[in-house]
Amino acid sequence: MLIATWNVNSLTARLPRVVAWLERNRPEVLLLQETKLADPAFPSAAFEELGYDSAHHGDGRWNGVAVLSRVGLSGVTRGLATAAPTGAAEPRYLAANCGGLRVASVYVPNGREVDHPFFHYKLAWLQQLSQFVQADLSRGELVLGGDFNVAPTDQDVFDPQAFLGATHVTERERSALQAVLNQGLVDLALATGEPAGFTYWDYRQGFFRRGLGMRIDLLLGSAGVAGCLDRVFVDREERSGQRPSDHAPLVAEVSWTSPAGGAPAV
DNA sequence: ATGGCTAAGATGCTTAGA
Repeated sequence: MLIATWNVNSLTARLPRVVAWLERNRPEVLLLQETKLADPAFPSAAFEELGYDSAHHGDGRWNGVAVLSRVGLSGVTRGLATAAPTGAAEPRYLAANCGGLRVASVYVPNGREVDHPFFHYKLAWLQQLSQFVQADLSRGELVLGGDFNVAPTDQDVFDPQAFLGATHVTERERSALQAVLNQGLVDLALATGEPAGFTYWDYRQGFFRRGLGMRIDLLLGSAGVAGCLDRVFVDREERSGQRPSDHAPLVAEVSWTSPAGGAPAV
């Protein structure tokens, strides 16, 4: 079973690449972030033609998350409720039951600047995510995937010196991410003995060509998922060529089979 | 690396990303 996560930085701009990628790789589950679409504009018919059920949570110009699945899709939850500094909640979380697993597509707030109101929103959002994870884990196996906007360690940025004073690398953000993991999740990209590497490279100044990236997109799996993990890789080819996203897909292959008796995990 | 990129709304600019 292939489970992938991809921040597409506008699904409208990236739809041809996403469709081609699905045709080539045929993942069972694809988690998308930054669709930048309102729900009525989500191209569910294009995915249905490829054999994928889908669910989307978006409200327009910013954010937007989706789950695509060709192993069933039910029990959709949209969230989280944490209010942004604007006063409104944002569409950054969508969970569903797919193939006997609970899966969730997450797009953690950026934070903008350390101690900016959006930085505190980011920390509060991660704290609420921990609660959602705790609830989901009590009901079955879980894969949480997405753009976490946190580099878990200094090894996850191209040069720690370049990030002094910046968001994504602070102790507070890393602790908030660790609290999510501490609910009982494993960082799958690190679990195979061959770390998967960077997932994001800035568009500017040839960062991708120069290897100047960050590992901020993660797939986090519960123990039962981590126990049947075969491999994890970043599809860096998707960061090159015409009109790429600034993120590449992160893909996990697991030897997962639904629980005996066909009972849903959640 | 203090932003020489991209996307999108309604635009000859702003906001946002990280």
